[in-house]
Amino acid sequence: MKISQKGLYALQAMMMLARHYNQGAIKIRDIAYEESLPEKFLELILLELKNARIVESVRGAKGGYQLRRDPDEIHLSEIIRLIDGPLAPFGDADQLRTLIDRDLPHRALYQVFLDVRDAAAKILEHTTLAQLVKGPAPHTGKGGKTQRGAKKKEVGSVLPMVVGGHKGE
Amino acid sequence: MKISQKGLYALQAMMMLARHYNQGAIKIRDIAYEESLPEKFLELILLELKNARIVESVRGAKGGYQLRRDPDEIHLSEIIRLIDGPLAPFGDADQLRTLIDRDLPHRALYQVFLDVRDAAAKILEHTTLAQLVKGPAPHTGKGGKTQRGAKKKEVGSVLPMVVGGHKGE
DNA sequence: ATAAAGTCTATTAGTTCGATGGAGTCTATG
DNA sequence: CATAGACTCCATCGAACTAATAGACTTTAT
Repeated sequence: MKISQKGLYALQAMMMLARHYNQGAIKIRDIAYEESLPEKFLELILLELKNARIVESVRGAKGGYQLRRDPDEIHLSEIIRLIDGPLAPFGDADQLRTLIDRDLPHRALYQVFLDVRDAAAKILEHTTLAQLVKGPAPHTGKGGKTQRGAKKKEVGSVLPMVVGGHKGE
Repeated sequence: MKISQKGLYALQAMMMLARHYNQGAIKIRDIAYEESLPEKFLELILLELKNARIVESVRGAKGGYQLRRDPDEIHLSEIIRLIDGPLAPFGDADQLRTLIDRDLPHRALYQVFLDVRDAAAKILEHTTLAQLVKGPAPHTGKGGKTQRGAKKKEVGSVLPMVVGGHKGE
C-alpha cells in the first residue's frame, strides 16, 4: 500500500475540512492556501472526493466544499482506498485470498501479504478525521503519545535523515 | 509500502533458492523455469540480491546462484526493502519521525502512517524464508535440515489460519 | 450583467515499471 | 587451450503512472 503525493494532499484537505466542519462551504483556494497545496491539482482531488460522496460542493459565487458526514464517521481507509487503491501491499484482499487458495506453492507468501494488509486495515479503518484533528493538546516532547496508544519501536534505522535518501529506513 | 512485480519475483526466487538450500548453485534458467519468471528480468534481480550480499553467484560453467545464509536468517523485510524500498506507506520511518516532531498541524496523520509502517515491519521482520518454505512438508526421505523453532517469537498467522471475515478492499 | 466559484476534458513533462538485447567475462571440462 | 555454458554489465524500449497545468464551460449571488 503506497500513499501518493495526491493521497497525502487528499488527506490534508480532508483534515482541513474537518477542522472547519459546520462552518459552511470552503473555497478551493482557501484550502489550497491553508494547506499549501497546488490549487489546480487539489481541484481534481476534491472532484474525486465529491464523486465518491465524501464531500459535497456548492457551486457559483459563495460556493466551495464541505464534508457530507461528521468527521468522526469518515475513516482514513475510505480516502486512501479512493485515491490510492487497496490497502494490500500487493493486489487486493480478494485476490490474495484467491491466491492463498489456489497457488499452493506460494500460499504462505500471500498469507503474509494478507496479514500485512489486515494490520494496515485495522489501523486505517479505525482512525477517523475527527481523531486526527482533535490533536492531543500541545504536549510537545520526546515520546510521541497520540490519542491512541502509539507503540514505540526503535528499529535499525542508522541512516542520516536527509530528505531524498532513498531505500532503507 | 507497495510490493512490485519485481519484488514478488525476488521473493519467489528466494523461496526457490531456500527450497534448494545446500544443494549447490542453481542456474538462473532453472529458477526462471521452476517459478515461471522472465529469465532476463530475473537476472537483474539476482544481481541486485548478490550486490546486497543476500545471495552469492558462482560464475562460469556449472555456475548459478545460492543463498549466502541459512533460510531462517533471511527475513522478508530485507528483500522487500532492497527491491521496493521502505516499508512505510509514505516516505520512510525516519522521515515520518521527523515530520511528527516538526509538522505540528499534521503530526497525528504522520503518526498513523508510522503506526502502519511499524505493523508491517513487525510482520515482515519476523517472517523468514524458512518459515515460508517449510509448509505441510511432503516429507522427502532426504534429511531436511529445517531447524525449527528459532528463538524468534512467533507473531502473525503465517501459515494455516485464513483470516476470514473481512470483505473486499 | 458580471464576477466568483465549481466542472470537465485535455495535455504535458518526467519518472517508474517490466522487460529485452547484446557484448563481455569468467570457469569447468575435455 | 578451446569451447560451451554461465554470470555481468550496460543500454534501450514502450507502456503506464504521477504530479501538475491550461482552458473552456456552467452555475449562482448580487
